[in-house]
Amino acid sequence: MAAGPDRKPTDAELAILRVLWARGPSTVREVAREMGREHAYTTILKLLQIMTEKRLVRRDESPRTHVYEAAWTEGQTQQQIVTDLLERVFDGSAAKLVMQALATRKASRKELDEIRKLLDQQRGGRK
Amino acid sequence: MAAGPDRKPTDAELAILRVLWARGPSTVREVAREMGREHAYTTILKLLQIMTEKRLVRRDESPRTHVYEAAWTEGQTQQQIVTDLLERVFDGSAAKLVMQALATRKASRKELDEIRKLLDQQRGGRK
DNA sequence: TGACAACTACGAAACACTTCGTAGACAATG
DNA sequence: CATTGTCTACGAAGTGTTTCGTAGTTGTCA
Repeated sequence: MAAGPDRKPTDAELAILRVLWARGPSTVREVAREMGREHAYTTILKLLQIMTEKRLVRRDESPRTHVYEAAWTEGQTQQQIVTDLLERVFDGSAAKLVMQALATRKASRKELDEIRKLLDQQRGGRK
Repeated sequence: MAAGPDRKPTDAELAILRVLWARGPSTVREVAREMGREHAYTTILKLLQIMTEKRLVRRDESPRTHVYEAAWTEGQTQQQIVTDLLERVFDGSAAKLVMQALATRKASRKELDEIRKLLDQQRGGRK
């Protein structure tokens, strides 16, 4: 079984992960460019180094330019975050979280149908 | 319109808020007792003082023993956290968050029905 | 009143997070 | 070959979080 990351990602780390998920394996420069000019190059580099230690990303140590890749998929990370959030904020009740989410942002018709379908599946498994 | 809290609560702050939501207005001692013996009395006190500055709690400064009260309801706080989470992790898509939540923990039959009802309401407002 | 108990305030330490400058290695270019 | 550019590594500062000891105040009670 695969062990999880050492810690959950911080806000700055999450911003970087979003770039890696969108772009796939990337160099520091590519990530930096994607994130605009709000951060110095070395800031991104340092964060990626720390994220490597935390096992949030893997890096291909090519001789000159390293290539970084998210160690966990976006879905896995969302899962970890939701699991943590359920415990810390929603008493472990997925229903409460779902209802807050739906109350916060309206979903599109198509999304609502998707959710409904998922609901039906769960209902099926439950008498 | 009421302004939000200065920052979103940290993990330790959230643990305290959970006690305040469950117990209602409480003294430091009551909160400390509720949280077991994992924290020194003064740790809780200090956190509550900081939370007062951040406007996460209000305190009744009775002459001898202060009484603290959550400044925001559990629902309001959950709302703030979910809003933040949607932006940071789910591309603003409530549907993605909902589906991760449902995939994480099975909800009870009754909860599923509640969710379904909410879904119907949203569908009503959306042709 | 003197000792004790309970309370707040404060300061400081330990740690995590975020930022970026500087240094050193190395390749490319004129 | 010297200069310039790009890369990694490292250190350190500034801020926020979490922890708790110590000091000082006040109320209680024998």
